[in-house]
Amino acid sequence: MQATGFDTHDHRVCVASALAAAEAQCAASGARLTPIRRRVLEILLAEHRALGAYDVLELLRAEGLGSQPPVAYRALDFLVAHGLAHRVERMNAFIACSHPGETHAPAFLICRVCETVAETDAPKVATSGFEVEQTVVEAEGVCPNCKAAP
Amino acid sequence: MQATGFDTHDHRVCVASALAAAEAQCAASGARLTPIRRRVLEILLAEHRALGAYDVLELLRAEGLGSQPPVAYRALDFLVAHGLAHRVERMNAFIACSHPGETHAPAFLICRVCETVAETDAPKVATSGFEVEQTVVEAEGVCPNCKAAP
DNA sequence: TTGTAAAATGTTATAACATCACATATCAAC
DNA sequence: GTTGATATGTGATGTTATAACATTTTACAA
Repeated sequence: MQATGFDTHDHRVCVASALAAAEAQCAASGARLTPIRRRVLEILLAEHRALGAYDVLELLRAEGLGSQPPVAYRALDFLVAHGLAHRVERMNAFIACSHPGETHAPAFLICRVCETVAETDAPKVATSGFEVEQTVVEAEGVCPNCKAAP
Repeated sequence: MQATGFDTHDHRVCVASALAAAEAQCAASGARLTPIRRRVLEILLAEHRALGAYDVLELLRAEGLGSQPPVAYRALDFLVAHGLAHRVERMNAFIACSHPGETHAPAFLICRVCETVAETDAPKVATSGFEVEQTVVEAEGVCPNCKAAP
């Protein structure tokens, strides 16, 4: 799996295919991608950055889709529960999944300069006796683009 | 490095040696391990669990060592800055360092049953082109003890 | 087609986590 | 002792997240 986010790409295609994948996955599993949830996913997909729940809420509010925190948190929780978005613990923020559908233990590369967040695969956390159920792997640093053009 | 926390050990020795190491390190670097900072470190060392800033603050308050959030956050920030404690992002909480002095990219194994947190070594997060400065590696699951005795 | 249960959303309130800003006190070095 | 740097005291506020309960929408069976 290639780290997605730092490369240049056709972002319209990126968003469209992620949305299509999300719709397909929800249809297959019976999960309901309601207008609010879909819109929140679109908001997250718009950038390869992590957005706080209140950032998302502000956008929803501007569009008349909800004005109270639970509206944003419920939608975000739904997306996270269905693997369509991830929470970036380090930032208390959320980002659309770059590889929906695929199994994952995602890892995030967070550029402290441009705030772009790229998703990649988490290395196996070696443990003896400890049964790992979920992993948080996040690296903060400087992305190739920002390193090249400071 | 062995994961510290799940094993049985003489905790008094564990605390005493960590405190001694902290004092030695601060003396060497010129950092000031003031009474509040020292007490906060002791509080964290008391258990192999992560404590929230407000948990720490409550204890400080009971001892007359401070009553406002900044008191706890400042002490915790000092300890983290000097490698004497770590922040567990997943829990918005803090834990004493198990290996002070040694270089680290720590990883944490968080038992969701008993809440014990063990510190171990983070695997290298493989990246091409991304310059990693800091990593957050946290695994949640069930520890050997809780798996054995459910 | 309508009754009903489950799921989703609306809304108020509050909990939990964290920092700002500025005053005061303590410390270290001269 | 004066002074500048570091640490602490304190009130206010900012940010993130959830509890609790009312209402609406949906799916689906009767």
